[in-house]
Amino acid sequence: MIFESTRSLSASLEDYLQAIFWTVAAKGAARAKDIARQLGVKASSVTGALQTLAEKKFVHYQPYEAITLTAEGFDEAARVAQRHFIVREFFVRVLGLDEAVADKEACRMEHCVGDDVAERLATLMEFVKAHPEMQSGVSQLLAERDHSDGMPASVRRGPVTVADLRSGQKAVIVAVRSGAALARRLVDMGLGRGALVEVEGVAPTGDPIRVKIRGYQLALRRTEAAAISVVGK
Amino acid sequence: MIFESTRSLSASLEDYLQAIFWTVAAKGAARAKDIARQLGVKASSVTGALQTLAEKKFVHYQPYEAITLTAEGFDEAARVAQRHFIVREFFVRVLGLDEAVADKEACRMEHCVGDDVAERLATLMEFVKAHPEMQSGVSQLLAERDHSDGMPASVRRGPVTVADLRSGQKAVIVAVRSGAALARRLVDMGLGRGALVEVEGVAPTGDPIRVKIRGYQLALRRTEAAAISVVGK
DNA sequence: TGACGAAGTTAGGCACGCCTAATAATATTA
DNA sequence: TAATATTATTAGGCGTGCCTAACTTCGTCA
Repeated sequence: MIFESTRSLSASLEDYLQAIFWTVAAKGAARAKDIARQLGVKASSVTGALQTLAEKKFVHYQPYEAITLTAEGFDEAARVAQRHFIVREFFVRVLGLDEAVADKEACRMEHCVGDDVAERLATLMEFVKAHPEMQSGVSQLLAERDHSDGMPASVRRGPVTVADLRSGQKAVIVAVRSGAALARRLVDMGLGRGALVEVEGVAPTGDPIRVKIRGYQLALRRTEAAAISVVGK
Repeated sequence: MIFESTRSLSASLEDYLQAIFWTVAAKGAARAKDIARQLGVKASSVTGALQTLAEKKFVHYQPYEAITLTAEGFDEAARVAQRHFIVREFFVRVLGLDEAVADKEACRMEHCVGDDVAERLATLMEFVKAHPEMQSGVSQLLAERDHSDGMPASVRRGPVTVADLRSGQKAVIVAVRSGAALARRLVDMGLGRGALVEVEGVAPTGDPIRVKIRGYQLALRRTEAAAISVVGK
């Protein structure tokens, strides 16, 4: 892993802590067996994880005895669980994702979402709850997009085009809608898939968009810009 | 790592692919040196990663020669970059996060967000762009919450209370607002931090909330429920 | 009490992903 | 062209986190 984890625990240890947290809440204490079953690992892996968690003072652990959380362990586990919950609720209530899918996605996200993002997501959800018209507007737009069709994402037109970029942003071209007059113009310049575009300026009305591609300066009309699917940086 | 990665590449290899993607876009080809500098790793680590990526047919790699992406490598890199971009834009434009912070968070998220979530986020952003009143409403609420104050998240009242739960959901109590008459009632029952609550039913008006705690059945008024900070499951 | 089975632990192996140190290939410059 | 500097590769080591296999501890029941 390259990205610096500002967290005190690895994703894996967070998972162990979660399993202990929920088991302790339900039964008063956790046994290695429970944890192994929940996480789908062997008992020996649990022992190893418990030793590490005990070293870090997150669990009370004596060999062969039931496991409980320390105060710090409880706090840490609660933070992770909170992130999981907020992310899942956001997926379900705002993005309209299926419950089961949302929960699985949240299992991955709980390890990488920062607390600041989680809090802001919670605030956003509060806003959405207070404004149901927005909720319905979003779900309508989602339905139009028909996310559940069988088409692979790579076939559908990408969600980002040059028209979505802000001044100063860079992007890589992934497709140019064929048939557009622009397509020929760009191809004539030897451009296309893989080329880097840089937005130099956008007029206040959003219409002429000045871009730089491979040293060339171009002015694109909004409709032309919207025909160029890109991946932004 | 316990959570099953449905991805074809590890987070680490995705990072290498990203570095190659942007370098190739800017300069036509990448050298190991560039990649090492961008990712903050040693050259020998780059060689190892390149060999793995070449095995998986994501890069064209011959020892001592410049590196380019295969068609599959380009597609994969573009997908990751797209996720990064959409997540960052969401953080900045909807959650009002600082650009630099958003970018760093997105670096972590790009590896765990599913394509379905990314697409839905893009759709949500489209909606927000078309409804600026929502944008401003959210930022106002965010400002009220004052996310930038110095208080640690653990001190502020948690964002989720029993009143936020839906029927059937479970949660763990993390705090009961002192002063509430309910606090005594719960403490008398031996409850508090760490106890499991289960919502059995919510009246249509949302007012009496029936919950089960440690076998006891309770009916809570909405104001009481809102005094119990929990972590939902 | 002593034997048995379940639960838990230790020891050792493997894959990943980073590192350092030594070596090899390529570029640059005299 | 030869010496040197830069860049890249190999070899071997270390931490993490999983595994299997062998062993220990604990609780139960005859």
